[in-house]
Amino acid sequence: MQEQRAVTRSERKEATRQAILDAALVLSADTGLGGLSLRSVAKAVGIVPTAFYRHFASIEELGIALVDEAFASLRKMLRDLRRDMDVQRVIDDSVAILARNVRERRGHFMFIARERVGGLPAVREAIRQELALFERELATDVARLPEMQPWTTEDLRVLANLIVGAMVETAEAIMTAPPGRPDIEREVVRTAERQLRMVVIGAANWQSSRDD
Amino acid sequence: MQEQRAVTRSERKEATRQAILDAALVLSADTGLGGLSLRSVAKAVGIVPTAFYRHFASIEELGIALVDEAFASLRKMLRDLRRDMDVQRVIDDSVAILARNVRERRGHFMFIARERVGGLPAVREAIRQELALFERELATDVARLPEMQPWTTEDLRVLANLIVGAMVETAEAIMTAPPGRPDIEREVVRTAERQLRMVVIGAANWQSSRDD
DNA sequence: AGTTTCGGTGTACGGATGTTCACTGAAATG
DNA sequence: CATTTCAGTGAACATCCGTACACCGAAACT
Repeated sequence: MQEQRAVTRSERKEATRQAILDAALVLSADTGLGGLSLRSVAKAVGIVPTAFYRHFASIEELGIALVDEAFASLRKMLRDLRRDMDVQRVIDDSVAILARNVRERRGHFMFIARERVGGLPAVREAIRQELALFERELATDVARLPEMQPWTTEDLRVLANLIVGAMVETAEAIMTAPPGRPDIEREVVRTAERQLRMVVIGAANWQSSRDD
Repeated sequence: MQEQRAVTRSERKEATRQAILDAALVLSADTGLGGLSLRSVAKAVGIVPTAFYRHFASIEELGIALVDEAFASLRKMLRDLRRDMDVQRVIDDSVAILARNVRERRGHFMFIARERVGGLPAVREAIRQELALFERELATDVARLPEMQPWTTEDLRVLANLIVGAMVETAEAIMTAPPGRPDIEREVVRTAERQLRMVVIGAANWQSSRDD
């Protein structure tokens, strides 16, 4: 019965590396990355503590790997967002896409939100850089919309910063709600939609009032 | 020379209690409250570890006391903000007051921002409740402005939530900048002012567009 | 003046943690 | 087939942690 499965050594290594990342994501939800012990991760994965060092030199290095992994999925989200850049429906769609992604990758979002402000210094810095990059990408995407042509790059930067901030806050709000309560989440989503609408309308009017 | 100074026992107790709170605020900046050890606090204060229990039953209880202390100063800020509720200058003044308070009570703001998302569950919950209360107070204050009369209470809540969120984010941004750089802080303040202006103008227009 | 209260002391303990080191055995290499 | 590579093992260690316990001495109380 035993099909010949060619499990190479590097495949095995990658598998336990991923298992470490997954376990760390779950365990750090309770304690934060800083309060996460190398031994508890090893126990959860099913390896001996010292084997951890075959994959990461420290918990901090593990954290940076988790930042990379989390922002890889965030970038997928930005691709979805970029696809339907319709000015009429962009707000509702964006919030919906954000909500869906938070729901599906709750662990990653919780990790980023938590370590962004409270994490180990190196991890915190890595997140800030990724978030700043994310913000710049969003700004250039928005700049392509025809009605944004008169905007200065500085104003676009401010707007992108505001939108990313609102995203982070909305993600935090969704995360705060218990996982199995779609009604609460829907309320958060509705609030976020209204707020983003306030922001966009305000930006447009403030902009036009500056033109004259 | 030795003036008769009547240091009562309760005064002494209160003094070391305050010393514990101060030390905890400083030390938790590195590790977070969760990573703060009872022993390190005791050492910083100059008492023996077990003496800690004369004041707090646990680090968690210490954390909740710190939340109370931090929001006491936050409430003072709201009182300042309430004093000059002038519609023309409210945004610039609010941001200025926020910036000044963040500068003067940096430790408290850092503590709140950090533990709000990453802290021990009980501390996190205490912060959420205080922040929600703060938001409601702000909503009723804003509701008193004459031009806000047509607004529904629900819309006021959404607006207050947005403003508090922006405040938290701005405080985080100021904190992220190194303490001795007034130029960076001024840039953050300018960005925050523009963003709040976007929000308020947007809110007004969206509101009026709903009236008709 | 005698007694109680109570913040702070000092010792001691069991348990968890990060890291070291020498090792094993199977996959990879040649 | 002989050799090398390397993810994972297991014991040992020094260190830090929270907490229990008996104790002290001066302020507070009666």
